[in-house]
Amino acid sequence: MAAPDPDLAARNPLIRRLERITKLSEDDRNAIIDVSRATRDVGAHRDIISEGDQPDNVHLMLRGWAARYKMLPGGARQITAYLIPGDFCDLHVTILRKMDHGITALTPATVAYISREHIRELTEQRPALTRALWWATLVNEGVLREWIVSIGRRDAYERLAHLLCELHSRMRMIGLAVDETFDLPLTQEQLADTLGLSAVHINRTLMRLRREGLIELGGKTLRILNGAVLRDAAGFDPTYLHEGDIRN
Amino acid sequence: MAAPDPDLAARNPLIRRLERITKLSEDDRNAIIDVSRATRDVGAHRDIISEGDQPDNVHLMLRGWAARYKMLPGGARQITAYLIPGDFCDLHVTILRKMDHGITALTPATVAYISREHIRELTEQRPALTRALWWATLVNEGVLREWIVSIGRRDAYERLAHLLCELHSRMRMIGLAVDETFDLPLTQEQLADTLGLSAVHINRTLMRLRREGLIELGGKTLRILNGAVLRDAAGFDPTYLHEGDIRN
DNA sequence: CGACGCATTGATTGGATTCAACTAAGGTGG
DNA sequence: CCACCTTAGTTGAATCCAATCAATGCGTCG
Repeated sequence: MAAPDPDLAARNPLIRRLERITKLSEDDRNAIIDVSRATRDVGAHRDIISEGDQPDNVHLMLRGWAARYKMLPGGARQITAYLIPGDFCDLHVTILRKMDHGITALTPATVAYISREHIRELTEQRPALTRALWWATLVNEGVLREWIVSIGRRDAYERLAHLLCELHSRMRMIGLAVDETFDLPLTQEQLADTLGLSAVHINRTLMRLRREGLIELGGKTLRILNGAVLRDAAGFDPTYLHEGDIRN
Repeated sequence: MAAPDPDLAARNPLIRRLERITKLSEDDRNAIIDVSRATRDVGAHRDIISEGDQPDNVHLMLRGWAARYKMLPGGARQITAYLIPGDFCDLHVTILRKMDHGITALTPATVAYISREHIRELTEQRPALTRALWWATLVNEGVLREWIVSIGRRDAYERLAHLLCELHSRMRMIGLAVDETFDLPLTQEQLADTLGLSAVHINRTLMRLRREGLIELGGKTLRILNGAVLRDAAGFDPTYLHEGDIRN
């Protein structure tokens, strides 16, 4: 735990993600590692942060899956984002006081917690890093827009196919998808609350994708059998993920 | 056009908006006015920026309405944001190369265009202003999330009511809503492409809101007759707009 | 092993779409 | 200045995609 460990950098999902799109200095990498030191484990189905909280720390996903969600008066739930390793849960609490939604762990997860002051230091002293974090924020915005397009104008089949394509791309970006296979620890109910559908209909649509030989899903693992057809069915154009698309 | 004109500041929608949530120095205000000097008029139904563009300038809405939209292969359209005076159209082009969506003027509009370099200068030299702009970005993200919730889990009636509440709040924030009345220059087709519905169904739902005495809409002007009931029907909780909710 | 969460499948219902016709309003050119 | 044409709004009827209700299978965990 003393000398700078190159493995530590390779294992950090945020570093992995940012280095795909920009060059980080040794110092930047170390700053990220430093900041990822204080961690907290969260069990599945537990909130990482709840709506209304006014947290003093920003949380960075290191392991596991989480979801941003909002509850409606009638009891309905809408998931508005999936958080995977390398994603910040709540960068906005550095500026906005109150959480206007909750974040819950979908699997056992590990998060780093970073004080607001620490984040502020970072953004003031490391312009390259700040720029990279800003890139990540903007990509997130693009994902939100694409979800609106999906829920608003694609039917159930296209929606589901599109989401699977997106998650595959994102998992690849952090090195968590080998070939066409990756961990997908979501229940059909969670998928339903993401795509604005019922769990029953997710089931039927999933069955159809299987029947057509496009995917294989079981034991929380997804394998894409025919990516070309899947992307085509979804109308998936990965431009909005801006992989490697940063301006310097 | 020589001496610093206090009216110029009062008339700038971005200044009006930011001063609701934070204090700007005289210098900050002047910087915004400076930057709003080079303007361009855009006719209704014309693109301000198109998908795939790699613009060198960032655009700031000064007058009129615009919409962020995405087209689908089948010809369907989804609007992902409304831009009103004080909103930036494309802050992301400072970091991301390519526009992954288009922006079109819904009414005759005036936009200021600001070079990327200029924006970068601004963000490097004016921390308070940068913070305020960041606040605006984060609020936008909150709006996107709320739209996902609407389209995903609210029915047509709630959706429409919610959108009207939101637009009312936003118009109030820039001083463009007096009491319960404001300009709403949207066609029913545009509302449909926003809420993921058909124009016909928007019409029926609008009729119902009228019949129930909640709104009065005609001649591109909306008047909210019964805000309490409308908000209740929508499940509208304005927290996500973070009015005045900045941390210092 | 009983209980509970998750997945699967059938039957029925319903909110929203589509198609279609018609009206009202606005803009343009002869 | 009005005939014409286009765009936006309104309304009815038929249809459909997805929701709801309901029942069953299956695995796993306390």
